[in-house]
Amino acid sequence: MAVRGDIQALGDIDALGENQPLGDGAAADCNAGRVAGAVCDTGTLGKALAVLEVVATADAPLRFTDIHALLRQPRGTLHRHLSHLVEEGLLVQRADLAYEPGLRLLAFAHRAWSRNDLRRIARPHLDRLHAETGETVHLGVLRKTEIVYLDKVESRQTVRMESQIGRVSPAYCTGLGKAALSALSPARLDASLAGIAFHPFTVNTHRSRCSLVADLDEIRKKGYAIDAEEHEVEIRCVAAPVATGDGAGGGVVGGISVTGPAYRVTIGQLEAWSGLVREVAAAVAHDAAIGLAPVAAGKD
Amino acid sequence: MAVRGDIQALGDIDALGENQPLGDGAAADCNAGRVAGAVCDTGTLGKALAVLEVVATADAPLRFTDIHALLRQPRGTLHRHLSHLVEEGLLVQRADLAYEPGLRLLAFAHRAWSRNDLRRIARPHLDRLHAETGETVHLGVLRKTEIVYLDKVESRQTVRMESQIGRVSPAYCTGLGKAALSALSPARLDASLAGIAFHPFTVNTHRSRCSLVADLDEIRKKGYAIDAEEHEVEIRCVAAPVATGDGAGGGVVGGISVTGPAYRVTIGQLEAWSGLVREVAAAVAHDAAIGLAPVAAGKD
DNA sequence: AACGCTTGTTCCGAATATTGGAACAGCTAT
DNA sequence: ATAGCTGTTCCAATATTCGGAACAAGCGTT
Repeated sequence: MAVRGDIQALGDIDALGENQPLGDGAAADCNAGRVAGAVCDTGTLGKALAVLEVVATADAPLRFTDIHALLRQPRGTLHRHLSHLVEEGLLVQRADLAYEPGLRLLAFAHRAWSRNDLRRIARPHLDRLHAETGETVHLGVLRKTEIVYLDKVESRQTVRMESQIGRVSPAYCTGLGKAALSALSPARLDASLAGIAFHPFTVNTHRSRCSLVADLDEIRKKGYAIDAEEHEVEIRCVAAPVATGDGAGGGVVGGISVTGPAYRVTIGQLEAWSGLVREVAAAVAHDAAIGLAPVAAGKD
Repeated sequence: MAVRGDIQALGDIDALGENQPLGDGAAADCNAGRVAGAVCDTGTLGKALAVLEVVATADAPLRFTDIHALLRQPRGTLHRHLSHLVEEGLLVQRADLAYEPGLRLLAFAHRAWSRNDLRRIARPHLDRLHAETGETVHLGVLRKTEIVYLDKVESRQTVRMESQIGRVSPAYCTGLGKAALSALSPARLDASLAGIAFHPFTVNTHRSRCSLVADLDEIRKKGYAIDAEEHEVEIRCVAAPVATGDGAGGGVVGGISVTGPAYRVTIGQLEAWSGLVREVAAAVAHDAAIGLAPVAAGKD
């Protein structure tokens, strides 16, 4: 059961909107713009979360006027949203009236993180991978067009929720992200690709859908992805995908990576590790498959 | 009751509902019940968050019926709320239809945590405190009746390296919590005490508002709090409060603690550390006062 | 197989919360 | 004092939510 990325055949996926066949006729619409408008219609909740997102994404506490300028909501409405968010503890209003993220977000995340199955299952494998490579090991999960870091084993013993866990990075320019994308079914991949805005972080960053898709094809063939300073200069990594459930349907798709500074970790070294990384990723996927609810998804 | 803790400056505190004088005439209404109903009126957002809270608090993925039984919302309404939460990424619906916390919560928390001023300021002090005591050091912040752990420096990687960051514990039976409570203004303390449900975690846990208030009075006098296995058996700690802004009004109130196993850390040892803990807490508060926006809160 | 029972989803009129413009306070700098 | 800015409150029009009830599917029993 649950073979993997080749089952898009069954059900199949009309739920993902228009699923144009990709891979062959793809050369034409290389940088077909992102779907911009109307993220989703979640009523009042969505509007309130948009406010929360703005405040959380900013890198300094925002005052009312700042938020107003960014969201262009009417003042009365915005004010009510902010009040509600503050009252719920998702935001905090400081004495100088500026808003910043509230502590309740931490509490939510702690519970989300501490009993995340994939993370729990992967932990020992990450330790092993770290022991054998000596470099930093990451576990990440794909969410739309981004990779969310779920866990990390670092060279030193800094195990805390240190800067990484919960951090999000673009999928198209990170090893983890590309590995995860390569494991998606065509339909899901297409949906994800449609949302990408290619931003040139370094000289090596993919600049178009075309080059990314070509890279993904190769990654799919080889079974591992290499990030050659595509997101940050002087940082390289090798990653392999981890897919739970059937890769096509509702399963979680992520990856495992080994990261290091360019001066110490050559491309050759990464390739030497690729087999190991693939093995570990496969082991995690295996444990997840047996250790978890059998979901019994496809049955139509 | 739209207004809440943001009026420290003006009038003064009649906004906090009935503010009975506490500390002296308190002997009468010892276990005056908690204010139960009507947590707050945040409209649709509040109802949706109630759903999120239930799912996040549960220790296993919940199915529709489970949630329905816990919340007693009409099925149609609940279904819409769940759909919206899933669409927003705050919840994830697994293949077996059960709901679990979504990854977006992690992303929010990361941003809330990584640029939290108090945490950034306190970090070096925590390291120092850990270096001098050799035991686990915590930084926590009070939120209503609970302590939220903001940071931690641990002895070594013990088994439960489960990062406690983001975890919440009751304030009335932890060192950090009691220290923080002791630093509250009478009005805020009263509001917080009203929300406490005394649960006997151990034989030493405070069982009534009376004994807690008495303890808090002494803590206020001494400047530090001791948790003598009141929350978990075999765990003791000493803590000192950290209050930013003016402790009375809108400032954040938290604490710093040193924790250890009872077999290794005696009450006497904790008392020996109390001066140090107080110093470090004061240093953090000082740094927070100078290093931060001058807020210009206190004006009464 | 047919039956009852449970679970999850969809529908739609009625009730209610949200909307957003405009007026109102408080503060600062001119 | 005046003008301008910020943040807050008010209220009728409106769009959303509410929640009961009907609708599908799935599961176990007789």
